[in-house]
Amino acid sequence: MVEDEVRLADTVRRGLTDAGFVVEVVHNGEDAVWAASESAYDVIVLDIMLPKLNGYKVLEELRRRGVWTPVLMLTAKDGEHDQTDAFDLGADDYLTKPFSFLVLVARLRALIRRGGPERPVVLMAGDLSLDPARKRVERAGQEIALTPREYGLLEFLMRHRGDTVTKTEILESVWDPAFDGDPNVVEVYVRYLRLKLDAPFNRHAIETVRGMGYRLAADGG
Amino acid sequence: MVEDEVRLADTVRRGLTDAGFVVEVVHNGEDAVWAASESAYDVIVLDIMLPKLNGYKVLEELRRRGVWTPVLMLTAKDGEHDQTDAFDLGADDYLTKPFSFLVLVARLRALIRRGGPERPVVLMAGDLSLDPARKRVERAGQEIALTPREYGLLEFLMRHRGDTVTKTEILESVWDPAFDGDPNVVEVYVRYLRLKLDAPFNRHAIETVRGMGYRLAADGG
DNA sequence: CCAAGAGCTGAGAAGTCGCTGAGTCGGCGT
DNA sequence: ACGCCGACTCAGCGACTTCTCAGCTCTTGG
Repeated sequence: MVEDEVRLADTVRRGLTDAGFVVEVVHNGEDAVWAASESAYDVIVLDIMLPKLNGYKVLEELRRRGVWTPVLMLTAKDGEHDQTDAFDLGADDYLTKPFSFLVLVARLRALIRRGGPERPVVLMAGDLSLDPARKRVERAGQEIALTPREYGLLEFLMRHRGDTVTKTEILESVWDPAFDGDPNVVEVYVRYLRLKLDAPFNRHAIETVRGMGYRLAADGG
Repeated sequence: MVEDEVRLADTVRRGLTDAGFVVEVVHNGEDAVWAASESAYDVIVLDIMLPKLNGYKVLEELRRRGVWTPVLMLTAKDGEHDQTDAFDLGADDYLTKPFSFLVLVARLRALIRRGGPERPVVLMAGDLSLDPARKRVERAGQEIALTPREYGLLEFLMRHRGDTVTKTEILESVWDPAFDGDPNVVEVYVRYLRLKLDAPFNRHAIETVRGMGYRLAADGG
């Protein structure tokens, strides 16, 4: 459960525990992403208004990382618009504050029973495909073995296919926001990917945009 | 939030905090650019009248650095012209002082909800287009490869399309505010752009305004 | 019609960027 | 303990960018 209002968090936690759930609470978006990535929960209760990273962003980031735990969003607003937004981002259910406690429990049970949502779409770029759930990469129907770093870089590039991404953006997303080493690593890993993905197929999916960064051709090169 | 009037800044901060936002305040343009580049905010409230670097420049600089956090501009003026200016530079919303506090909160919520996926508008001038996010330039549907400097210059001209901009302004914005070399570079780079953008298409998007500077034709020449 | 100033141009020097091959380091399985 | 593999660092080279410079052309005002 992700909820920054301490009193509400506490009430709900006690109630859910009484109802037989094992509950863990974090109070901001960053911790939420971290916790949900590290442990396998049955379901996540996510407030929209959060410090550091709002609920929408948390959800987006989790899905981006391949975390498909069901999510129930909590919000203080009740416009029709907000609801569809939450669903668009991959939320599995939605409750407006103030909410009935019994309704919350019922919805959570339903989510857990239903199990996880469908798999994310496989990312495609021409004859290149990457399946975030299986962590598999194929080109022209042939599987390509990648190391974790190579995979992380390729996933990032494919999620931004068609865009020019800077080395800094890559370092912050694929490496660490606080990465402090030689930025040349990016070039090195681009090379590794090219050797595995492009060279054997006589293609060049990863273009260099000199002085700016790299771009994965939307059509796979 | 970027606001130099201490009393106003304080009032708004308190109000936003009560409304559930986590607020950080800086008082001048330089600090604004630094803070916004370093941290990932949900939304930026930006006053136009600021010490050191005015709101327009801050916005321009942020976009130039690839920071696409939604920005709501505050201004004391209310001419129609100012509003379109703000939008041209990539502001996402706009409020005139004095403003209703509830309106501010509502707009901020809307901006946050709209969130990340929103792309900046593609800049257009006739059949010329520049996409700041993808760092791509096209003319008549054909992609044009530019070096970073050429790209920077073209982006600047397109953000001021229709206006005459002086060489000094160009040097300060595209090069460095403290640039100290031969101002002839501008002419040289204008030439490069003309060779890539105009000559192959028999057009002349970039006009020379003798004794004043340059102007990018709003209709692309 | 001429002179002066503003802008244009081609060439080239200096600097920067990205690519690459080799090599170090640390963790992990055997 | 050993060897392997993945992650990363490093240095040099080749290519491209950036900027300067000097001569040229065009415009304008007298």
